[in-house]
Amino acid sequence: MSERPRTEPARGMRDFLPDEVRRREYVIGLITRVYERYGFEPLETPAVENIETLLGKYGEEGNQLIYKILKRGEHEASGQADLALRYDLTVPLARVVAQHQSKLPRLFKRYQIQPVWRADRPARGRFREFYQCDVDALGSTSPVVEAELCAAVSDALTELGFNDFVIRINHRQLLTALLAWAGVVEGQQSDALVVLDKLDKIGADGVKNELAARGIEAEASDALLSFFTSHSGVVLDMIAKAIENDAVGSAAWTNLQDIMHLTAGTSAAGRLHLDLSLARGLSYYTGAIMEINVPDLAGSLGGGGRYDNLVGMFLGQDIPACGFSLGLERILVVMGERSMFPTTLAMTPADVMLATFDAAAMGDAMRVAATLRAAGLRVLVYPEPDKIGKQIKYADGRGIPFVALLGENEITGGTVTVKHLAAQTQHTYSQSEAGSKILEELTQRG
RNA sequence: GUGGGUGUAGCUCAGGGGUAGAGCGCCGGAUUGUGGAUCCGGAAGUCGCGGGUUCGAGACCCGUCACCCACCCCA
Repeated sequence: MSERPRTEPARGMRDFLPDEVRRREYVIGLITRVYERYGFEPLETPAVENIETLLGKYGEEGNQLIYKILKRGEHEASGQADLALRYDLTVPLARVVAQHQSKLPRLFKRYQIQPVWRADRPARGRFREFYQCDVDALGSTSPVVEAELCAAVSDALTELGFNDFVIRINHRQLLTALLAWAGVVEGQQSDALVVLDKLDKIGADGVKNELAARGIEAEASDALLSFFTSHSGVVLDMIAKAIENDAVGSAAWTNLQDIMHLTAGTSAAGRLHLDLSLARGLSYYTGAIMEINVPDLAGSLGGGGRYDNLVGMFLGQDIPACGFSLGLERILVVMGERSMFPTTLAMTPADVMLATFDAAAMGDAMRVAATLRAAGLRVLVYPEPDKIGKQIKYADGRGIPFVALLGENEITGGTVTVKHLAAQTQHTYSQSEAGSKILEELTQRG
């Protein structure tokens, strides 16, 4: 009794059956067209990177979630890793820009839609292998870059049918300035941000307790909470006051306002909301940070931000950069739950199925199929001379709208009998005109 | 990493110590050049895996693995 191997894909990985691939390709195609409309160019990078390329770019937690590949051959036993699966598309981009600087334009706008891998625990909408749809622009510090990125992802989501997404925006340097003003010392600032990020979950008292637990003085935490629990107008005045003597903080605040103003005439207008509690986990961000949310998903649909010195880690010279990443799997989860896929999405393998009554007709079936394919139809030749009822049942079950019958009469007469399953009609055409007749009926059905 | 739930036929699930079940799907027939309906028949499961209790375990106990949900974190 030999044990058969398990057939489930590895944990956190998925097989995509035809209907699901079609849905994925629909979303990817739409996002690609939107990105290209903004002048972004395609890029692809290897699944595997040298491990030093990735280590230290994502922060403490990121390092642990990187899939590492053990050294091969004689070094296998050492347990050492020299390669790793890419963790995101941003760090490989920074490496590519450093490596191919001379071949790339001074202002480089690229998009990249490829899988990334994280050794994370799977959950709803979270997998170990998942696609990201990244857009990034390098070579400019202008807030136009951020504004265009927000507009591009807004266009994409809007065209996919989302009408309730929000882009939360904040700024790393503004956060730093506010934390400094509140009296949080430098070593505790990232701790404080992690806690503040939970404000909506554990409440102001919860935040206060956790801040205290991490050794942050009560005075500082009170000052901080005053920002995060106040509303609109009051908060703006408080920010202005807090950063009036902080040049970097002031610049960050101006930058955010510029971004908001620049998006006014785009689909991102009204989507952008300042959220001082937004921190984002990746350590390479240096400026504006963004995250997209919809009400019915705990996580985010995407996120991004400015990272002006990541390329410098590879090149030795900084190149400013800013990017956005849409999470394909999250988008698909929500679209599936809300039934947002267009009904016109082809969910059938073919337009016509050729059915024959005996094996001797297969040669003729192949020839007629070639004619129909040349006319632009998707054609499936049923390969067995099964009973005709069984063949039609198969076509019907697969949603194939037409069955072309090729029997003795048809072969003798050079014709083919085309049955329209849904309409329950059938006509006999000459083999040469059948293609255009079927196309006609197909488009009529709309 | 924390808490809860579920693993039985290809799929959805019932059975809570005494012969392994239903619906759907699949195969064959009623109906050998025409599908969806109906009827008849059929194939199909070491009941997630390992141990224990018992005369006897799908069921009870212990362990383990997988998946789902909610946290944490993220896309």
